[in-house]
Amino acid sequence: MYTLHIQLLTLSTSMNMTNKSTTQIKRSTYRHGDLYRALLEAAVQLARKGGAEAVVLREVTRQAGVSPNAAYRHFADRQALLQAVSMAAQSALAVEIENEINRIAKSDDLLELARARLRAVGTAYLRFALAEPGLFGMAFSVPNDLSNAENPASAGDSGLTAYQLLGTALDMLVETGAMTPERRQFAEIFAWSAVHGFAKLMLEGPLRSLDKTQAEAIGQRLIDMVERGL
Amino acid sequence: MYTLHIQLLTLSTSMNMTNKSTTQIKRSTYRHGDLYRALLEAAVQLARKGGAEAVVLREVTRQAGVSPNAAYRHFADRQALLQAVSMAAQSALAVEIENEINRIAKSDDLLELARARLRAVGTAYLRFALAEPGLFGMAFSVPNDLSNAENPASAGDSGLTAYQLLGTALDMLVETGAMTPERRQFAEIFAWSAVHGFAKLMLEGPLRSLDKTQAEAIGQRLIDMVERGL
DNA sequence: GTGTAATGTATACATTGTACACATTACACA
DNA sequence: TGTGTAATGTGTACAATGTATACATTACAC
Repeated sequence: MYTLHIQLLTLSTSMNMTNKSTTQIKRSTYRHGDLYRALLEAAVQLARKGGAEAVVLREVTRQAGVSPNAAYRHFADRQALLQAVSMAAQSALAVEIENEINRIAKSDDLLELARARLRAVGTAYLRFALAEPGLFGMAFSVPNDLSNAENPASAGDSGLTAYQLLGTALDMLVETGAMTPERRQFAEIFAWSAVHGFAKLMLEGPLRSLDKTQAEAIGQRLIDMVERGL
Repeated sequence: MYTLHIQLLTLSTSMNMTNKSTTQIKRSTYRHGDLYRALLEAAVQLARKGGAEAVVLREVTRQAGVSPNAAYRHFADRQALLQAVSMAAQSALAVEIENEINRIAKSDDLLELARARLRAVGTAYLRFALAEPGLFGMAFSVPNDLSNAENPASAGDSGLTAYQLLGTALDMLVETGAMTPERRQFAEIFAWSAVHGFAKLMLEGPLRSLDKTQAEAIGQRLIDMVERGL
């Protein structure tokens, strides 16, 4: 089981500017050598540009310079490929959140730190959604339940998944007394729902005409609401 | 421009129990008579069972007993058909919300009424999502911005859309002094995001394994959070 | 050195959205 | 009342897609 993490995202979007011609690499050997990875990388790039529907098996194999059916040696079917992309997307999101958390200014005020941490998770979540709409759309849509949200394969560099990073922020709020233990239950779901819904409404919903700066401002106010209401 | 409203939903899911054989109605006349409606109804039924991806043009025309290309006399392309289904879905959702609002017990306490109204919108939204996942998934996914959220064609029996019904609830909160005018701005988006996100996470996300009763309980607590945080 | 499992290819099929040319008919206007 | 025209439905065709099945090539274990 490979994990790709963020390098997929820092990869330049496309080597060739011609949007049509697919990067088809000829090879001399019969074996490809690293086809699983090649397929997954191609799939991720397609997903970045056009979301799940852009991940078409034949195009992926084309880009890997391989016959269509070769994919079936590495993925049971298209769904399985999408699932792999989904995990890569979750992983990339987790890294984004970690980065945001690491940007928090040092402080002795634990309460302040806890609050900042919660905001960091939400802010990074929304930023990722806006920056990588294609990947974001696949992160939590493919068949994929909560057990996966604790799967190290979908985690970031710290080994924690986005869901777990959110959980630790909430735990800190409880520790500092800012949140009662009763309120802690299901708190992940409440916070997550808010930012997730906003992201979805913006990316594929009626809020799609919001421009980026507006979106960020409203996003912050949304997080305000969550902070007050949790 | 036809509008279908709720009767589509009260229609029994399927006349024939055989899941395979599509209901193909033979007709003697060359003209169908009401093909637009027939296509839209078939599309809605397919959407109910399998969401947008289940709305395949050829199957829709099959069920209407007509050749595939006949659809192009009434819809520019598949997207246009999906758009029509989306509006029907929005309309059905609006009706669901209206019904919930009408169930609110009479009271002289305006604040209580306002709060109940907001909760009714959220509760009905979530109930609709759970009861009609296929339609719900299409309501706010197809290309479709906020201007549509005020389009009478996607409204309920009262002539108001779901978005507008939410707006009136928020207005009442301001009138009763429970919400400051500053907080009123974008409040639709905040409340909407929360329930929408929860619904999405449940229907096609990692929360899909939640059972219905659990989902309802958590949904109510989510609405609690919104109420506090708005 | 050889056989076997892993990996890639060739061919084929059903299905889909949709373009284009043609057939049928309702209805407006003479 | 007849007729022409626009609206509506059909037939045929094409490029794509996911994937099944049979076959080809090669790495590697013994």
